[in-house]
Amino acid sequence: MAMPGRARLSDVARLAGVSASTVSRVLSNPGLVAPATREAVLAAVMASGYRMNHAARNLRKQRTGCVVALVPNLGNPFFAKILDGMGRELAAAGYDLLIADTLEDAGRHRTLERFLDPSRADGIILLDGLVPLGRLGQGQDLPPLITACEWIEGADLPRVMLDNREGGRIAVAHLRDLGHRHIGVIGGPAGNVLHQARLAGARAALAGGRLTLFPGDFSLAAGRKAAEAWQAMPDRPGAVFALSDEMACAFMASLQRAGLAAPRDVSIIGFDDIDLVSHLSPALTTIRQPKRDIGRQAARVILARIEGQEVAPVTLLAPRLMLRETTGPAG
Amino acid sequence: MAMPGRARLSDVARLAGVSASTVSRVLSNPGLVAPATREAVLAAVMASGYRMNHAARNLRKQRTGCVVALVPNLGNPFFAKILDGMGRELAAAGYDLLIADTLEDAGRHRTLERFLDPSRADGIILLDGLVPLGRLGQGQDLPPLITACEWIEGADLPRVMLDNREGGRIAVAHLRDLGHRHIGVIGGPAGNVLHQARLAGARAALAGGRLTLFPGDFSLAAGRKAAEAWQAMPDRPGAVFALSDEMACAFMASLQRAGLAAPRDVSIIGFDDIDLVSHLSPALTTIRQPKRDIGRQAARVILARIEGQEVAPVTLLAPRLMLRETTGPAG
DNA sequence: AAAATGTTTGAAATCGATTGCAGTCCCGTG
DNA sequence: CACGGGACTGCAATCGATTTCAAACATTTT
Repeated sequence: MAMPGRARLSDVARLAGVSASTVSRVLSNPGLVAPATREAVLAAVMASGYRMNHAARNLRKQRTGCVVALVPNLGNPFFAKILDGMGRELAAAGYDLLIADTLEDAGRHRTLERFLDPSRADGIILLDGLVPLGRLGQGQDLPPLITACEWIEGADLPRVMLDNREGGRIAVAHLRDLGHRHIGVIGGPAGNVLHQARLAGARAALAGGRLTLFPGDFSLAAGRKAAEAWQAMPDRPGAVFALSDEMACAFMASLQRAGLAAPRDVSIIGFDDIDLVSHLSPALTTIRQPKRDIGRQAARVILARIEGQEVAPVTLLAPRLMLRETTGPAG
Repeated sequence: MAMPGRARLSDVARLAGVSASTVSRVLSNPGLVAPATREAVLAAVMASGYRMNHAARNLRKQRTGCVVALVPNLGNPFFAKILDGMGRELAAAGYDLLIADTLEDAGRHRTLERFLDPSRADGIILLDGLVPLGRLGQGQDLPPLITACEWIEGADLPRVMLDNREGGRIAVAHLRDLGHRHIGVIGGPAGNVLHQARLAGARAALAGGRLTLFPGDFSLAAGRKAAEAWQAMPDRPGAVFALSDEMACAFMASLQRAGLAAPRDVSIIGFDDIDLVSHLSPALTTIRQPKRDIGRQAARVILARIEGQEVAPVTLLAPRLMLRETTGPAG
C-alpha cells in the first residue's frame, strides 16, 4: 500500500505470514504446501495483486520463455499463417514467440548471431535456408535450433517441411495427365532448396516430356517477367508450373492483359495455396501447403528439443493438389 | 576453458585482472574507464567469448528489452508489412519484437492480460481495436500502451494510424469525379473503427449522391458475398468502394466469373494497396496505406513512451490514391 | 606545501524468484 | 515411552549484471 512499485514475492510472504519460499512453492508446486497455508498464501496473492517478475524467474531458472522465429521476409504473406500456427502452439506451452527478419540492413549474419544465445531465446526456428551458419556449434552453447519450411543442406538440424519434391511431382503429373508434354516451370532463386526439391519432383514426373525453366524468385515481379518471356517464345509450353502462387498470379494476370486466358491458351498451376488464389477468376489450381500445420509442427519440435528430447530429423508434411480452374487438357 | 557453462562477467574480470564493475563499465559506458584498462578488458572479453546474460541485466535494470505487438489476425497479410517495419525500427533501438495473436482460443481478454505486465514487455502496440480494456490503468503499473492502425474510441491511448476518413473521402471523390452518383460500399465489421471512419469520409464526399452499403468484414468471402448481392440488385450502383483490397479482389473476381468486367460494367476501388493487387488484370485502383511506415512510426512512438517522453496523441499518416485500371467514367 | 579537485577502480548491495538443506512438529510403531 | 519417518516450512545461497559509495591515487590550485 505504501510501496510505489508492485508487490514482490516477499511482500506476499509477509502479508501471509510465511516465508518467501513457501509462497514460491504455492505458486509453482502447490502439492508441497499444507492446504491451510496454501489458502492463506493464495489469499495474500490476490489481496496484493502480485504478479511474478519474469526476469527474476528467468535468471534463476536459466531460461527465457521465448522462442524466436527467423523469417527471410516478413513482408511475404506466405509466412503469416505459419507464424500464426506456431504462435498458438507456443503460447499454449507457455512460450512467447519472438519474430525477427533475417534480411536486416546489416545482412543475415547479424540477426542470426544476435539470437544464437541461450540467454535470449530457449529455442530458434529458422525459416530461412540461406543464413550463413558458419562455424556453428563450435563448443559454444547454443539454444536448440531447427529449420522449418526451408532447410540447410548439409547442416545437421531437424527439419519441418512440406514434401516439396512430392509437391513438384504432383503438379507436373497433373499436367501430364492432362496431356501436356512441354511444361514451363517458373523457378525460385537458383540456390534455393525449395526450388531444387520442387524442380526435382517436376523432372521426375516429366516422363520424357520437355521442361523449360523460367528464372524466378517467388515474387510477383518474377511472374510477370516469366509471362513476357513466355510470350516471346516461338515454341511456347502449353502448361506452366509456378513454384509460388504469387508468381502464378502475376503470370496469369500478365497474360490476361495480353488477351490470353487460362486454361484456354495455357494451363497454370501454382504452389502454396495462399488464400487469395481461390477467390480469383479463374481460380488458381495449385499445390497446397498446410501452412498452419507447418507452424504448429515446428513449434512442437522445438519444444521437444528444448525439453532435451530427441526428435525426428525430418518432419514431412504432405502437399495436396487443389484442383481449380486454371488447368485444362492440352490443346 | 574448464568451465562447462559460459563465461560470466566475473570470469572476464578475473581474466583481465580487474573487478566485475570495471568490465561492466567497459561494456556499457567505456568512457569511464582508462584506455589501458579498457583494452585489457576488451581483450579478455574476446578471449573468453563472453556474451551478456539478458535475464540478469533485465532483472537489474528493470526492463525486458521486448515490445509486444498484439495483432487481431496474424494470418492476414496486411499486417505482415506493418510488423516488418516495426521490427526493423525496434531492432535498431535494441528491442525485440514479440508478436501475439489476440484471437486465441480463450478469447482476446487472456492474451492482453498476459502481456499487460512490465516484467514481460517494456511496451505494447495494440493493432486490434476490439480488445476489452476493462478497468485498465487502475492503479496497476502497466507498461506503456499505444494503438496502431486501429484504435479504441474513448480510450486515452496514443494512436498511430492512417487518416482513414480522408482515405474514404479520396476514394469516393475519385468515383464522383468520374461521374458516379450511386456508389456501393463494401464495409467492415459494424463496430469497427476503420469501417466507421472510412465510411464517414465516403459519405462526406458523396455530395448528394446515393450510397448503398454492403455488409462485410474485410475478408475475401465478404467480397464474394457482396458481388452476389450486387448482382441481385435491380438498381445496381455503378461504382463500388471496398474497404479492403481483399474484398475488392473477391468482388471483382466474382463478377468476372459472371462475365462482367471492371471498369466496363462497374468501377471498383479498394483500400490498403496490398502488393498483389497491382499485379492483377485489370490492376486494382485503390487507396494506399503506407504499411511499413505505419509500423515504423508505431515503433518510434512506443520507444518514446518507453523513455518517458510525451508523444502526440495522434500520428496521422496520409493515404494516397493509386490510380490503376478498375475505375472509369460512369456509363 | 596544503588543500581542493578529478580520475579510476573495487567492494558490496541490489534486482526478485527458486531450491538444497536442515530443522520442527506430529504421527505411528516397536 | 522412545525413536524412525513423513509432512511442512524457513534459512540462506544462488542466478549474473549493474550501480552506489567510497577509497586510492593523480593533478591542479592557492
